Amino acid sequence: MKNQEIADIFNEIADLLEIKGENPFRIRAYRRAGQNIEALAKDVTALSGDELLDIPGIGHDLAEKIQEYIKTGRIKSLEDIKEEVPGGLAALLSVPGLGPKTAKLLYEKLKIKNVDELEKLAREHKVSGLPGIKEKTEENILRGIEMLKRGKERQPLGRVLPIASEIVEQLGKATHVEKINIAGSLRRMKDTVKDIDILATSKNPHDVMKAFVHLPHVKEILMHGPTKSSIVIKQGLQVDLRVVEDESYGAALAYFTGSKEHNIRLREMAVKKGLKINEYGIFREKDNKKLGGKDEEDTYRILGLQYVFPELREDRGEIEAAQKNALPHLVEPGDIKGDLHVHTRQSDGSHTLEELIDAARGRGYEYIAITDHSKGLGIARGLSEERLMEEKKEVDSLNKKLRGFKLLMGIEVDIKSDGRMDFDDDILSKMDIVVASIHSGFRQPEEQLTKRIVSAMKNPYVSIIAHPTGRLIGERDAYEIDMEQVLTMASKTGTALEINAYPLRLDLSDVYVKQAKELGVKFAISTDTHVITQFDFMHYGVSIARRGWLEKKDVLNTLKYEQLMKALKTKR
DNA sequence: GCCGTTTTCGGCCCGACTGTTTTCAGTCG
Repeated sequence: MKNQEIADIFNEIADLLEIKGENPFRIRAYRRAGQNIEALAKDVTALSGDELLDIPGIGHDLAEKIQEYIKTGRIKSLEDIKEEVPGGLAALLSVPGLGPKTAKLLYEKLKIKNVDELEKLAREHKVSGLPGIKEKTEENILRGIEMLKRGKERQPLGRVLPIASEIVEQLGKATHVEKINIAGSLRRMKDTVKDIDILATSKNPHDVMKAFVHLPHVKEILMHGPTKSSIVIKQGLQVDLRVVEDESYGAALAYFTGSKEHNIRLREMAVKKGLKINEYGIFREKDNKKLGGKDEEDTYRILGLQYVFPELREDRGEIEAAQKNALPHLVEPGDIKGDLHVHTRQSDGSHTLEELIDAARGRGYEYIAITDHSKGLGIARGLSEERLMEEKKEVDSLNKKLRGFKLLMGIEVDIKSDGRMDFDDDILSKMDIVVASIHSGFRQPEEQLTKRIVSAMKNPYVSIIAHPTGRLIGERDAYEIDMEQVLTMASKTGTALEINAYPLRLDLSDVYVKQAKELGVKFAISTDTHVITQFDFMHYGVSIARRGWLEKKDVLNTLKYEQLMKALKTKR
């Protein structure tokens, strides 16, 4: 798929045009096009000219550029811009606080072409003295470079959400705080987040701000205004707090939740209806009469839209769907009836079957699938045929005793490096459920990795492909697979794909989930639990499913036990 | 550069904070 490549190129063009000081709307057009290509369900190289024009934000000009890139591997206009603006200059924009105007100034006056040169000259105090730049700005630039170097990349949702909740709880106890809520990409439950956004209401914002910048978490105060402040906490994350009056809570929550692209679309719609949206409310343009804003629903209702849940607010078609009253009925945590990927101490888990059953029942589940590793995964004490059959006996005997709860006997079978399953079909056929996954040979060529997964899906006993891309957020990239082929084959073979709820995985990712759903693929949302507390990761997986537009009917483990067993047999 | 049940040309989202100014530009979200 060249989608990401082309999206990156459009974003680079946008960066360079910004430094050139081009028409901001032209720049936005490139960014919007880039974003839409990134989220596209199909491989952009497979589209005809007319189909390209159907992509929102792609007109004749950009369609031609896409075709030029597919054909020649380059885009002439990008190379032309680079003649005028050195390509490396775009990297300056990644320094927080440094924007296109300053980048241009630095290049024109000091011939600075990259971050290293900038750092050197700033340290030598050669940057201050430029028009509009004095010592303070120079210090800010150096601080920005520090932050950039510390490489605070996007952090996994599962790591950040607990921290954010703790801050919200503490701040909520401060005097004068009325309402308080997490906003931003964290509220949209993106798999990774860059910062924590918090919204509060108060009649005394000044005191709330004061409490905020004095939180024990604070490492650095970036900004401290009367209604808006930013801090960096000890974990290295930036936290932004905005305070508004209670009458504006809904409007501010929507505004602060984003995404930026979603908000822009809403505001454009508002303008066309003679309305205006800001963080204080929704207003009639002609007389500035406030029509709503206390509740988040107001804006959508007044614009004639269905309420859009935060997880969908990415401008990936949710606004069009909301106009047609066609938003999906998103799957909810309460719909989940069991967990289909669970390890015991027989392989690399920590608990006995009984302990796992107790924990699962405690969470209101009707069943769990026991899926220990197979023999090939020595490092995880993978089960031999004999140990697997012993485990099956134990499961069978427990099932006879259990009332109102069922164990599914299963296996997480390793897909070997040549694509064969770690167990023969006659063993797999004795399982209620077979979860197949790759644990080795991550660096094989794309073709081979794809083949392995496809051959697993062709096996009649393989019910689910677990953590389909193998990524570990911030630690290991996804391995190279032809995702389009994988999704198509999942659909053709009736193999479900797992949304692994483990915070570092969250794999499949939301964009692919949505694409797969459109192809009719079914899903399992599973925690891959090794320790019973990890059952609680389920809600992260459900969030990813929601971001991928999944409904209850798309998810296997929303089925009751009997229906699930029936569904699992359809492939055999 | 895109887009059109107000427009094929003239629009294109909105406001807070900072640092530099002396009323505002730049940056961010």
